Amino acid sequence: MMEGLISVDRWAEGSQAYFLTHLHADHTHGLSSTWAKAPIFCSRTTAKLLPFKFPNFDLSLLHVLDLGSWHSLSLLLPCSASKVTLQVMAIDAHHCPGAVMLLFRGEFGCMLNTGDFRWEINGERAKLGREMLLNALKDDVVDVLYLDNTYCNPSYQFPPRDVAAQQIVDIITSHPGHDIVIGINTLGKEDLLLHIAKALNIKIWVWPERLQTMHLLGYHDIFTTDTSLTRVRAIPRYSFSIDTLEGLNTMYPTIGIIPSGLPWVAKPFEGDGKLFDSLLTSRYNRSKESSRGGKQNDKIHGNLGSVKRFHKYIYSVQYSDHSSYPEIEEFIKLVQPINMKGIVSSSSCYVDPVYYFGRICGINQPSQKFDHQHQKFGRGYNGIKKKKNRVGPLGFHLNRVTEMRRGRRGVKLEENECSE
DNA sequence: GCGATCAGTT
DNA sequence: CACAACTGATCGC
Repeated sequence: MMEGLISVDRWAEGSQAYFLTHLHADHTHGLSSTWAKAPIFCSRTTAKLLPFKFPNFDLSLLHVLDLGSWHSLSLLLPCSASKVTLQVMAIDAHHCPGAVMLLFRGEFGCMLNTGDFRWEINGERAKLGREMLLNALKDDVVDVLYLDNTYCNPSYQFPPRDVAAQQIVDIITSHPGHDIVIGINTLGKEDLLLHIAKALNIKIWVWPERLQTMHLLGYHDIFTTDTSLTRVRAIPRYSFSIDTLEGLNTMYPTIGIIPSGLPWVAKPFEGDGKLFDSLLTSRYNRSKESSRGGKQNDKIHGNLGSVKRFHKYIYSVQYSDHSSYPEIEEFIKLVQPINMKGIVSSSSCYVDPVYYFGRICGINQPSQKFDHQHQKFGRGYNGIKKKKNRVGPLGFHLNRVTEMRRGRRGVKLEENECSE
């Protein structure tokens, strides 16, 4: 971020202070248990979770930034060896537990790095977030905004998370005789699971490592590793597939729900609509439809615009932990940066936020929408594909399931009957 | 054995 | 069709 001084979510040699916005894997490449380069600054929650991801981490190098307060640190200018003071504030990014935005100020000016963030516009939490940010910025002008540009394209639109969460609750209630599996990652979507647990007054199954994470986060009563206690299970995103759901359905009727910012992750399912119809008659959708004064003729793009059924057993709901396009726009209007850069560059085409939002803050538009940095990947793996022995702790309904056929890509499903 | 990087999955 | 986040293989040390 500043040559020879600080790095945010980058772990190469050469900085004097490193900052970790959150613990997702795509922000920790290069970070490991043997880290010894320099101090790392992160939120209290991230600091609490970090040793679980990186056992034996040298905690003397880990420094907590309390949300909403300025922390000063002294660094040496690489060229002149003179001391320079830097101030940093961590602000809740509402992305996953522990995720923060980082606001820096010093002689170099003022920079804001959003990390990954969701900037919701409506609701009490949004209002608090807005106040917090404005309070932090005060009269400072943000010279450079480093922006989570994941969904920085007008086509990316989705509802607030509480609406998406309720859609998921309605899918569950409209399938009273089914088990439910929800695909989640190692961190994130806790609020969604809490919403479900509270709305339905049930516990939620998670795999054992995830239960440890839940306990570290302070959730002690809602989650369980005992499948007999609930019909709703959160399973690893990576174990969630059409094959998995079809396999589960050979044993017990099971519906899969995939929360994602993208409207769908596979070809939409063209079925007879039986399950979908039952969803449409659920409480939330009925009230929505009547409030609009008529029945939607297009079920896919109507009130349930973000609920996609792309397989007879699977629903995709647009529950996103990244900001939508209109939310990014709102955020930029608030911050009014002098300049900005996208921090997401792993995608095949990098979207320059200045292209869409430059005029909002008086930055000249770049002539090109995309900055192509395609990397061509070889496709020449000719070896015999081994059947993968993937451990998929799916929390089976049945007591003894050791292996199921999964076609070409084998998935081993192991029994996981742990008690709390 | 560890970590970085690449390839591939959902 | 897309992404973020992840797992697993491979390679160099």
